Amino acid sequence: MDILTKDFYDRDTLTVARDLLGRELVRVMEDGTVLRCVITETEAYIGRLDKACHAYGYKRTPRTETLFAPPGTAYIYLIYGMYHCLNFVTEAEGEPAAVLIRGAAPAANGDIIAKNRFGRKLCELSAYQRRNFLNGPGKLCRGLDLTRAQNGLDLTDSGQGLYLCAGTPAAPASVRTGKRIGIDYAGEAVDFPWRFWVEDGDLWRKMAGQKGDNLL
DNA sequence: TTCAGGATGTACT
DNA sequence: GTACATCCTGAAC
Repeated sequence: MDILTKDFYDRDTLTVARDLLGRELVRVMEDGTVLRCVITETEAYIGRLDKACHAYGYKRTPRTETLFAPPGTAYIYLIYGMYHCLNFVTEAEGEPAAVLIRGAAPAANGDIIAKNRFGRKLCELSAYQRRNFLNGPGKLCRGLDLTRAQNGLDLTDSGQGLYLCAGTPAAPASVRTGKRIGIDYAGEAVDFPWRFWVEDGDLWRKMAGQKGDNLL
């Protein structure tokens, strides 16, 4: 297929973070169900110089070990005791850097994703639940059934349950840039404009046809 | 519509 | 013991 290869991830992290917008994230659950969604929001973390990165200053701990892995590896960790965050490792092996996936829109098997999120089908969700479907890193992992069990997976191997397809890259003009979320502790790095996203409306229209209420 | 507070467990000091 | 790349609920407006 058009699965993204190692070369895609083996680049400058900011470039990868931007280039991930509009790409298709594919998750194969334990039972074989294939979930697909389109990435709408990302953040870059670069250990070399970024106090917000878990591996700032090349700090190696059991948790951060995955960040030093080859590009195209999944880095998934537990946050606040009950949520998970999905990252893609970038740059050369030994350079601790990654892109956090903060948001996405469903593209296939939305009913299953909705069930993972709310225990109900897509058509049974409230407007509020639809509006806040996969617009956060914890929500995304919940919807795609991702936990630390998937930490370290090789994204370039379609057999490991998690990979990316080329999809339709976001037009540069539609990409927004801003400060990252939830890193107030990170000193000067707080102001780095390393968050990238595409407007909900654009994305939703592209995904679902005209309405936005007819997801799949 | 916005906002404060609580849930919850692991990693690291 | 403290902090944490979050999310949900319920109350106030």
